[in-house]
Amino acid sequence: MSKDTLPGLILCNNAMLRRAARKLGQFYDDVLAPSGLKATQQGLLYQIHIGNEPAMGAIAASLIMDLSALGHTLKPLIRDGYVETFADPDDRRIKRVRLTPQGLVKLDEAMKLWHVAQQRFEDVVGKDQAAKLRAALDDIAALDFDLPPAS
Amino acid sequence: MSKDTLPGLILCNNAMLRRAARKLGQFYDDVLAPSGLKATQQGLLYQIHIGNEPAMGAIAASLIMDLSALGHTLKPLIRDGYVETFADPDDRRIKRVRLTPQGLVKLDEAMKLWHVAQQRFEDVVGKDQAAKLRAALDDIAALDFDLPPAS
DNA sequence: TTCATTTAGTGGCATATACCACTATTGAGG
DNA sequence: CCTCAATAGTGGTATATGCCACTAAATGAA
Repeated sequence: MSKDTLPGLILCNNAMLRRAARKLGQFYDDVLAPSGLKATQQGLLYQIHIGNEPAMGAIAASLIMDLSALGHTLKPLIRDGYVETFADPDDRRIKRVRLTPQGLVKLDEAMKLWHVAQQRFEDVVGKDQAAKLRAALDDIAALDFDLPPAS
Repeated sequence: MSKDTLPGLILCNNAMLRRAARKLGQFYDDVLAPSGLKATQQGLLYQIHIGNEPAMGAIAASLIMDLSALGHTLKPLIRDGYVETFADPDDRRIKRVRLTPQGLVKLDEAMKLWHVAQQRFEDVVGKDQAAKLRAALDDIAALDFDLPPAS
């Protein structure tokens, strides 16, 4: 097969996923821009909000995100006063996270914009299609790629 | 609705997409690790390879990536000697990109690992399912979210 | 109790990715 | 030819995200 006829990235599951994520991220970010939050930040604030003062490890696990990555991502939100952390009194290794009052206000503001983006997306792709897509993505997130132990 | 019963991120198309992308990215990165390339880099090298000494803008457009982001992403690959750039003689604004011989060797090495990851993914989710997913992701990448002009 | 092990986070470093302001080059009018 | 608008990239800055080495705290075994 000559180089000119090699298939494109269309065959790579990972590349396609990242490409779609860039596209959709740009859209959600655009809509959320008036709030000053990125879509990732809005999602993180929401995840903290629905948790019961979740531990960092728990948040990271929910989001399938590296714990240290979560720590980094949290920093601007703490700096801006939207989030605060405190040690769990029963296990001081554990650091719990909660929204500040300003964080809650900001999340409310961002959620209104989120609804706009979400609605627009579903108008364009269809509500059913969107639900199917999310289910497929949730399945991927739940996959176990480990090879079964040879034992 | 009380905070405890609020739905999770499962409803957000963008959050689910990012989450799945993190998961799959970690998997492909793991498999590609022996090559020293990240999956994003392997994908970028491949995109350059199948292009005809593509211009940066053309690559960015294919990948739905910001042009400046592409410039940044290219730097480590240039530094490591896998990629080189040159001005288009007919339009000196345009910078074209090509693989070096070492880049081609490295891409070959990475593609072997990529096949392993790709195959493993398709073994787990099913070949059909994977193709459907890629098609859905390609559709998303092609969407136009602009509101139709009021005219 | 004491020590090795496991668990939870931190900090440093590197890549991924975006937006903005700026520069260089081209092209279209006048 | 000259100016002005559009096009293509660059560099700076900021967030997103991962890995690794390290620290602190809890836990289990001797």
